[in-house]
Amino acid sequence: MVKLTLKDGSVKEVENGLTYAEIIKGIGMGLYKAACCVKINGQVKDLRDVADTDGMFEVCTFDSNDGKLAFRHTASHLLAEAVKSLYPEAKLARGPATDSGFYYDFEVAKPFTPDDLDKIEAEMKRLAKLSEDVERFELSTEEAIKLMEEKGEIYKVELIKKHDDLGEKLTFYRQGEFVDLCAGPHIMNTGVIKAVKLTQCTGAYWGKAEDGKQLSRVYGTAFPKASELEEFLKAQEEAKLRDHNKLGRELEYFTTVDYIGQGLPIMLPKGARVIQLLQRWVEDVEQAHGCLLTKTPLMAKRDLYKISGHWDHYRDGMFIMGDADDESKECFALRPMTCPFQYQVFLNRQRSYRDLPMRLTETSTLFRNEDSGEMHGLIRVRQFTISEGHYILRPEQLEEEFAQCLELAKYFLDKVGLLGDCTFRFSQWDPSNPKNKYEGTAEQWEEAQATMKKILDNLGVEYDIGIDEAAFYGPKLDIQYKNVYGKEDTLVTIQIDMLLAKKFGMEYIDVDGQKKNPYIIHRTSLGCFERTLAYMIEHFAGALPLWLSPTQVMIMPIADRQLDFAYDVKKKLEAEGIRVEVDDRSEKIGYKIRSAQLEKIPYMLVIGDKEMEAGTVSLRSRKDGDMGAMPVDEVVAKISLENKERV
RNA sequence: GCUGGUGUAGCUCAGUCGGUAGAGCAGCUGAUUUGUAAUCAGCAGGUCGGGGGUUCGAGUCCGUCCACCAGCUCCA
Repeated sequence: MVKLTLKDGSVKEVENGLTYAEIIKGIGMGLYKAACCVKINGQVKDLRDVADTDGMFEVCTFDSNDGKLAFRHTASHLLAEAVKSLYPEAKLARGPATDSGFYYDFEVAKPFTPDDLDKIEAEMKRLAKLSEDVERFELSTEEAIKLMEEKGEIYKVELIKKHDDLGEKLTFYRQGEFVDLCAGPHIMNTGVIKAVKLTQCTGAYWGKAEDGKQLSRVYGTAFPKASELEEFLKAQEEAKLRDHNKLGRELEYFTTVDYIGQGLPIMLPKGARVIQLLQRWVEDVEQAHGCLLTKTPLMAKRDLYKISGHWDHYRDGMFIMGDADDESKECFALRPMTCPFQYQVFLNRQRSYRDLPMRLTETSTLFRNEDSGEMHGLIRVRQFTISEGHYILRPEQLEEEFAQCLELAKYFLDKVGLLGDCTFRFSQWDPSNPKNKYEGTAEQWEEAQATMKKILDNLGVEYDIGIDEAAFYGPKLDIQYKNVYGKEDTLVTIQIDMLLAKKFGMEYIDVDGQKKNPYIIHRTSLGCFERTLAYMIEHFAGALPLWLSPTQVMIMPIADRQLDFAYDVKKKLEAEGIRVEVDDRSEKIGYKIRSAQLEKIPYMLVIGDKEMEAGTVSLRSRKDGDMGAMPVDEVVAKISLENKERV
């Protein structure tokens, strides 16, 4: 007998040899129909698996994360089945479930277009109506290869060999005529896939390498109910309304110009103002934390980058002025990072342990020659400005200084409202990186990574591990953020570097009189201002917090006779450092309010005869609407306080 | 860089079969002096992304370059 502990704490004893599907059927047909997979002691199992271990038993329906994945994984098979039905010559590559749906990669003579998607989607719906059972079977490596070779599925043959090398079992799932190599889990029948939508078709490389063959990828999503699909699509549409690339242009934070070039946005007065506010704030807080501000050149001769290693590791990413290969002439390059420049501050004279930690920071403009397809609004650009710091340390100072960098980054991210949606990634090297990306020895890497792991664990940081995401000189803690499309980028990074100091001949005289190489922390505090602004626009749907709003208050007289009073109020607010304007157009008050609301101005002060006589203003917030009349001084004090507290 | 899509007034879009460019909003001018999300009238606004080709004639068809969007790859 197998003992399964159900969610309510009761224990169900079942006979040996029963599958989870059969057990769930015994509990109830309703649950069976909804079941997508199960979990035993937290481990996901296929419904077709035989129950063979005691433990916590959980049936995952579509409502659970694992259930969604299984359901949508089957939907991806349904997609592949539909494609094979319409395009028999298409070759199957891979097709997993994702956070919000699924995709499948195909090799086809002509990449799919949106028109094809409609046809494929219709075919999926037709196939789903057949309510085909999804069956599982296992094959030996030879049988598996034979089966897939017969079908001409060259990518599957490649995958089979890979799984075989790893000693993994080769399972297949079949629905109707369609057979696919797959580890599962899958739902039992395709008939429940009632609401499916193919959302886009794009290219995707086979084997995750740019030099690999490019396949045609079809993205889609699926739900058990049409209403859920509609809700999802509606939510997607709403998320797009927050897209900084659209909103940021509409609200006139930035624009781009064809003949200036890709990845080179123009910050309009509103955007420039926000970045100025962020920059001043960050510099002040950093200096209060013992940082020393530096200002170093935006370019240098190639010689500098040769010492740092950037010339070898990063040359394609740099804007080079002059002939890179002509050693007989001077050649400059715009800087892609600040490290080798800031090190010169340390190198300016002989240093002792008393100089350490030396916390150097700079509001640093960087240039990176990204490939043309990489640019995206303000999130990925070719010129950007970053709050970049290099902390030069004795080894024993590493842990404490790292912790302070993390605290500082979290403080900044929290104040700009983004911390709650951040995730942490411990980015490690990959010794097998084919491009020989990493400097240093395996021992040095193991030491740096072990040190960082210890620090992160001591600090209780919850992180994911990113293999092959490290910098070429050391491991990183990356603070990640997702845009409205779910695409993730790094907002802040804190890196441990035990290698570069030696390359630059950076030494300090230690207590014992010996010369030693310091450790270096490379870190950003608020990250790149352009990117941070982009995420803030998305997070706040354009309505930035009061303290960062380009215009904080709009004063609106109802008639011209209140204009003088309005300008008096303006002066009072300006005296408190508030950014305030008067809407003196001869328009109706409703019109003025509408335009201020659309501009997302935090506070509107309405002034009519009543207010003028009483020495009050009617306060309106963009969020809560009319808040009633209040004495002028009270309103000024309220807004001023809120501004100072940065809320 | 690769795959697919898009590009008409500041914005959102219409423009049929290839026949000579249109609306709403925004802007400007005037009137209006208005009480919490759009007052009325008038005016102006365009090398149809750029430069080629086909054609008697191109916003429309064909190549090419540029930019923008999503994805891949790369990355802060």
